Amino acid sequence: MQARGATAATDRGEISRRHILNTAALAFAENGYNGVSLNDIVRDTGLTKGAFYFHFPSKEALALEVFGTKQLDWQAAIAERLAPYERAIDRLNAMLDCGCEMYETDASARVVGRLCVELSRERKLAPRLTVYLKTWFEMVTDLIRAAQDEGDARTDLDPRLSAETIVSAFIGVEQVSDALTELGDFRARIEKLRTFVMAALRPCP
Amino acid sequence: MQARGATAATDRGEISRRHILNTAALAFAENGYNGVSLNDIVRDTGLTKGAFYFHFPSKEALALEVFGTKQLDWQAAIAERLAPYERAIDRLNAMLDCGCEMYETDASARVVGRLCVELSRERKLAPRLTVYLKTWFEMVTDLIRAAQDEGDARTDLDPRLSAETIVSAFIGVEQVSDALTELGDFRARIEKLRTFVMAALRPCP
DNA sequence: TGACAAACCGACCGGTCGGTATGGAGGATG
DNA sequence: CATCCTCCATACCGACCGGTCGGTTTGTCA
Repeated sequence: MQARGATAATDRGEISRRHILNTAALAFAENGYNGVSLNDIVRDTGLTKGAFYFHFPSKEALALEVFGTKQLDWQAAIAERLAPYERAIDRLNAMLDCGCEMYETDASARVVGRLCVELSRERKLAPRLTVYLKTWFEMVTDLIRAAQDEGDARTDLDPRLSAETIVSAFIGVEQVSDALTELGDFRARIEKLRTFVMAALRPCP
Repeated sequence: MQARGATAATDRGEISRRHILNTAALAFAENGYNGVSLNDIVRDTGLTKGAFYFHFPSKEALALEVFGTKQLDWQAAIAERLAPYERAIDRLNAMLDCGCEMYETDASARVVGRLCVELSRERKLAPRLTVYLKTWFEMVTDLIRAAQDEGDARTDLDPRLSAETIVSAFIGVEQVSDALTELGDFRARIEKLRTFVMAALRPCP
C-alpha cells in the first residue's frame, strides 16, 4: 500500500513541475524577469501553457518560487562551505570563494541576485527580499565580529557597517561585471574585492 | 535680422524636445526603461505620439539621449564640487557627498545608474557604458593614488583595485537602498560606505 | 494675404503579452 | 466496463506594446 494521493515514484506531474522551475531559473538568470516571457518558458520546457498553468497560478508566482528555492540552495551551500574553517576570517574568505564557484558552476545561481533587484523595484518581493538581504548582513556582521575577537580584524571598524558595505559591494561587483563582460570577469573582480576587503580589515602591524 | 533657420528665443520645438527629455528622465529614473511605456511618457508630457516621433526616432534613442545628457550633468557636477579641495582624500570624500546630494535634489539623477544597468543587460549601451564606468574607475584611481602620495592613504593598497571596488560598492549600495527603502536611506548608507572606505584607506597609526 | 515648412495630432497597425476556456489522453478505482 | 482525477494540449482572449501615417495647426517670411 502506497501513500494516499501522491503516487510516489513515477510522479510525472512533479517531474514537470521541477522541469518548469529549473528552466525558468535558467531563463530568469540570463534575461531577467521582464526579459523572459511566459511563452519563452513554455517553449523552453517543451510543454504548453496549459501545462504551465496547471502547476503555477501566474508568472509572478513562478518567479517567487524560483527565487525562494534558489535562495535556500545558496544559503545551504554557503553554510556547508564554511563549516570546515575554524577562524572567522577564513570563513569570510570562503564565503566569497563560494559565491564565485556557484556563479561558475551553476548558470542559474545568479537568478537570486537578479530577481532580488528586479522584483524589488516592482515591490512584489519586498518582505521576502528584506529578510534575504538582512540575513546576509547579519551573517557577515557575525563573521567580522568574530574575526575581531580572534584578533584577525582591526577593532576600530564597526562590524555591521562593514558588513553592509561588503555585501553591497558584492552586489555591485556583480552588476558591473555583468554590464561589462556578461560576468566573464566575475571571479577576477571578486578576487579584487576580497583583496581590498581583507586589506581593510587587517589589523595594523 | 536674426539667425537663419533657428529662431533663437521662442523655439517651441526645442522646448518640447527638452520637455520630453526631462519627463522621460524622471519616468525612467523612477520605473526603469522597461517599466515605462511610450504611452506613459506621451501622457506625462501632455503631448502626443506624433509629437514624440517628430523629435525622436524611437524609444531606445530617447533613452540613450537621456542617459548621455544626464551622465554629462553628473560629471560636470562632480568636477565642480571637487575643485575647491586641495587634498585628494578630501576630494574623495566630496565625491561621495556629491553623489548623495544629486540623488536628494534631483529625482532624475539616478536615471544614469538605472539605465546603465538595465540597458547594458540588453547590450544596447555597451560601448557607451563601458566608457562611462571606466571613466569612474579612473577618476577614483587617480584620487587614491594622489592620496597615497600625500600620505593620506596606506600604500599597500592597489589604487586601481581599490577604486573599482569602491565604485562597485557605490552602485551596490544604490541597489540595496532602492530595494529596501526606495532610496529613503541612501544618504545613510553612503555615509556608512564612506566610513568604511576611509577606515580602509587610512594609514595605520 | 498666401505659400511653405516646422510642429503637432490621434487613429490605427501588426505583434506580443499574461492569462483563460475547453477538451482529451491515460492511469487508478469502483 | 464505467467513472473519476491528474496532467497536459489547443485555441483563443483582451490589453497593451512600440511604431506609422495622413492630415491639421502654428509660426515665418515674401
